Amino acid sequence: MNDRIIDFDPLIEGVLIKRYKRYLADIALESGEVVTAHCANTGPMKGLLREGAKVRISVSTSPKRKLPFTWEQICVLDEKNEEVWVGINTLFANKLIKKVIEKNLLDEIIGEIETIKSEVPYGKDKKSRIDFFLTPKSSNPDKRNIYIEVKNTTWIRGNVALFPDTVTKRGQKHLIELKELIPESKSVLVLCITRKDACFFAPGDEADPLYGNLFRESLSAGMITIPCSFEFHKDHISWRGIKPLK
DNA sequence: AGTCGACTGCAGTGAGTATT
DNA sequence: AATACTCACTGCAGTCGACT
Repeated sequence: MNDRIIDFDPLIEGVLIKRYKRYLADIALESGEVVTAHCANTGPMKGLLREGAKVRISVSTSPKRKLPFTWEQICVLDEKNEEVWVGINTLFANKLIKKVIEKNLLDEIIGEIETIKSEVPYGKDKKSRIDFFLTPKSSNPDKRNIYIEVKNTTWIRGNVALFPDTVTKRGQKHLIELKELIPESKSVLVLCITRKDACFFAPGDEADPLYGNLFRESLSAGMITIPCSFEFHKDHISWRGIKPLK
């Protein structure tokens, strides 16, 4: 299984000098030029950040942006000391999962889909936004709507991908809200594992024990969890399938 | 009526600061 | 000491007015 999900212009390679202010990173390009890139991942990026690591960045032509460069991937070594490229752009995860849904790769679990809407208000006072709101095909015997929350997962221990990698109040809130949607709707947590070396997924109890407890509560209440694994390349991303829970 | 661009507000996270 | 707020920046959805 090695389907191409998304193709893009080849990314620019460089070396990480430093990450600072959570959303900025200085990167040395092969030409020697040092640029500041936007880091669309404000988490701690546990196990990824290493000065001198190879990184890949994209270039935007949008005149609105202060920083044309966006940090997309970082290279780390796996258990066998082999290079693994990890996607760190959390905004990209949603695009990726949308493609996966559109390609019907989750149909076996969530059923056939009629419509997809992004960023739909839901929960208490409609103050939260769900990443995807899906309606089932009329031929589907299960008429329930489907709420999907996407989490970008980059932390790994051995071959087990873990989320979260830090205490996340918002993540906890999302789990509670997903649980409250059951049984009127189907609620689905999709883990977007942006590295190829993960064989399993488990909640990151060590980083956020409360999240781990809420995760198991939501799971036993009927929440569906779909850990999706991807392999990141310089000019495309390929599908590595759905991984089991551990 | 439909399309387009400009604009607004929200989400994401944690360090630092202000307030209780 | 604990809690609440602000800030940093981008991308997206939604709204509104101007225009075809």
